[in-house]
Amino acid sequence: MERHTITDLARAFDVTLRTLRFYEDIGLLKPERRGTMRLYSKQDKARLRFILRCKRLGMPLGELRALLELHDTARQDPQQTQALLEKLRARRIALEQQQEDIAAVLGELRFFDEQYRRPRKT
Amino acid sequence: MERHTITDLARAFDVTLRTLRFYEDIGLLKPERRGTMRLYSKQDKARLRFILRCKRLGMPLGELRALLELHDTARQDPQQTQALLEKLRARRIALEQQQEDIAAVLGELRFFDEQYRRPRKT
DNA sequence: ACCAATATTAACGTTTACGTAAAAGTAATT
DNA sequence: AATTACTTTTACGTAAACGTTAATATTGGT
Repeated sequence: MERHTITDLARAFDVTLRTLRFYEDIGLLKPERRGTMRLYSKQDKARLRFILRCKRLGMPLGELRALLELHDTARQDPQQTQALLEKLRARRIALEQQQEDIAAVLGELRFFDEQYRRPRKT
Repeated sequence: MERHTITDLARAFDVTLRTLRFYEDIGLLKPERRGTMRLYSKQDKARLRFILRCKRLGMPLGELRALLELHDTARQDPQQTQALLEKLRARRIALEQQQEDIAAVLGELRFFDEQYRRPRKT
């Protein structure tokens, strides 16, 4: 049962202390406390990994919070579960759009690249 | 040779007028002028499409501007060309990272989904 | 017991990417 | 020609996601 200090976690994920505390402020993380010190569990780590991935994909932290909160409490309420499922579907669609975007942009970059690697005599 | 007004373009790409003017302010777009009015060419359209894709992928507009500017002027200077190629490589790596992220997040979402669609009797 | 290293909260500052009037000129329509 | 619809610039406002002191505990090691 490992527990990490805030600096450990920050280093591991290459974020600042401020970021971790901020994420806690907005309800994304809820580490234990030993006295006043934060202690991050393995689950907290996994959660942070997920958060950072979503963030890299441009997902607003507010929406992410809603999603995680829903996930945390959905069992108690079938209506909430329904809401969660809809959110998941929306996210999926956005992600598929992003896959398209990536493919398209990669295509264009390749085009640029070719254009400059061997300059045309047009 | 189609030329579009700002409202046309805004509707076509589902952005606001403010956005298009803002993009011009920061040097992403440079539409022609007929008098004081902006007229967007087919190239401007393609450029905007590219811009919006990159934006959806979380690319900062400043970086995007640098990339496009480099692309616009690289022919004149082999050093600039080199710089462009490096930017492209960096972008590519970021995009590959995003592909990984998407795969991972989609995986997690699927996990959530299954978890809630048919609740376990654990 | 002491001291450096690390922890805490609180609060104001900053950047990005626009939103939102306001005031005024121009174009299109009747 | 008059009205409506669209356009322009200027400028202040805002939400998100932290950065950056500052002022104070707490801890871990000697």
